[in-house]
Amino acid sequence: MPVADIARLADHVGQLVAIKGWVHHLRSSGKVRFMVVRDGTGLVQGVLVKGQLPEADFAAFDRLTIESSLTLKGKVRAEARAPGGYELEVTRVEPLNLAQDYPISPKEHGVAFLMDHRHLWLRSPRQQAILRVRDEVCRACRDFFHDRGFILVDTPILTPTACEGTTSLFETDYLDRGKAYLSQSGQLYLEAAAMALGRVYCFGPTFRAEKSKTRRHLTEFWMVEAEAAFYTLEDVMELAEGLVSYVVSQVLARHRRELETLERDLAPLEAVVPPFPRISYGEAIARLQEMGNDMAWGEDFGGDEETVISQAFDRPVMVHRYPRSCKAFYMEADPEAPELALCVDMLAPEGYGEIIGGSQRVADLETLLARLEEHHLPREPLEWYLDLRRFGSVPHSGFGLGIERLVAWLCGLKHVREAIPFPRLLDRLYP
RNA sequence: UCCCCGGUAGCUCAGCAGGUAGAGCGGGUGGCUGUUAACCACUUGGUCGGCGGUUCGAGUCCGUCCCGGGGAGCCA
Repeated sequence: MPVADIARLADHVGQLVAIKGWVHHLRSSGKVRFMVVRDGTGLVQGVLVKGQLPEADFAAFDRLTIESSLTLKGKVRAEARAPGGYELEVTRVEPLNLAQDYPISPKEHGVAFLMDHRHLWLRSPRQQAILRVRDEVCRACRDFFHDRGFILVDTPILTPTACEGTTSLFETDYLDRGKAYLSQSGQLYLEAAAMALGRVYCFGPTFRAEKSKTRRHLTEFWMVEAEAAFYTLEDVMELAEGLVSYVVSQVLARHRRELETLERDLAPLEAVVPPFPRISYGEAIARLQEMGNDMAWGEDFGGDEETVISQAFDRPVMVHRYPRSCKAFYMEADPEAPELALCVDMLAPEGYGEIIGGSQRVADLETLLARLEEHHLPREPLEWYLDLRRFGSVPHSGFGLGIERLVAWLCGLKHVREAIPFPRLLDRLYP
């Protein structure tokens, strides 16, 4: 007897199959009993009619509890009354493990309770749908870069020093050599790899010990970062736009069902096709001031400002050339306006905020040395990084994309904590 | 770190002006031959976050600490 995936039951109509899975739901109506079983690929209802299976198997139903594991055998039948359209006429019930009282019900639960039970919460249809979309997002990112000749280069997680600000570093003891820090970004290493391979990207976890309590922050999150030699800011904006529109198109093409489960409005996603609007920081400020916002030139946008800016467009908007004063040390100055950085942030629509940050990097050694001084960063641990400017320095650019923010936007989630299997937050390290 | 809101049954919550601790769901038992978060009946279930104070009497008022949620700053 073949073991069938529930998602493939249509291929087995009329056949006797085995399904290995977990009890999702139980109902009883006297001599007819129903159980909905899930196997990770989908849900199917099994029907037990007294007399049509061994008495012991029929009786086994009464001992089953929600989330008990079992093998269910029976004949597949198309059935309009069943959710999903197919049904199993059950001939055997073979329990494997009888679950204890399962804490999560289809009824309402609070956030704290669900987060404490994240390991079980993942089993719910909604969380499964999110994880499938996340899988697709990751796959699409890799395919996109691979197809464009970008080489995957894994950057280290344990690092001797900070990439960006020093305030948000997770510190750990590194054997007898003092302190090490969890990576906040693979960028600096990726720049080295770009000087070797030309076009490179990395995909991995990053860690920021920010005391941020918002719907957009995790202390551990996944980032895809790209870096390319000889790329300008304009090149990297085109790349970012291409990546995001490709990922959205792939999710739309392959995961309608999941988006439906999530009750995601598809119209805003279908609008996400190139070209994305590009506006400068200066234009953004002007627009904000026109709308009565009293933000002054030189300040960085807050969440409210990002929302206001992105609401003016029906697709992600790229805001470029921020004042250098509010950006990182490694960003190249705009030769036409040295107070501006050659950088770009991509703001997702619908109030989801920044999903990408990128820039052209400083290529000149003396300029970079001056920047380190300005930012009070120690030179010695970054000598290797300075070497990249000593040995065949070229203009180069890159960006980082936050996977959870992208997934949260695509799935229409209220908080990024649902966009990662086991979120790490300011006050949460369990489970 | 700061500002708001909250913590009562396994879960989601109600509990009025300080006066005997409640509901729905879940769990259990029984019933029902097509259920869809089934339904019906019965039933089980509490250190009211901790500590201290006011009071004849505190879930309720005050103080403090802990935990959680929402937001801010910073960022992806």
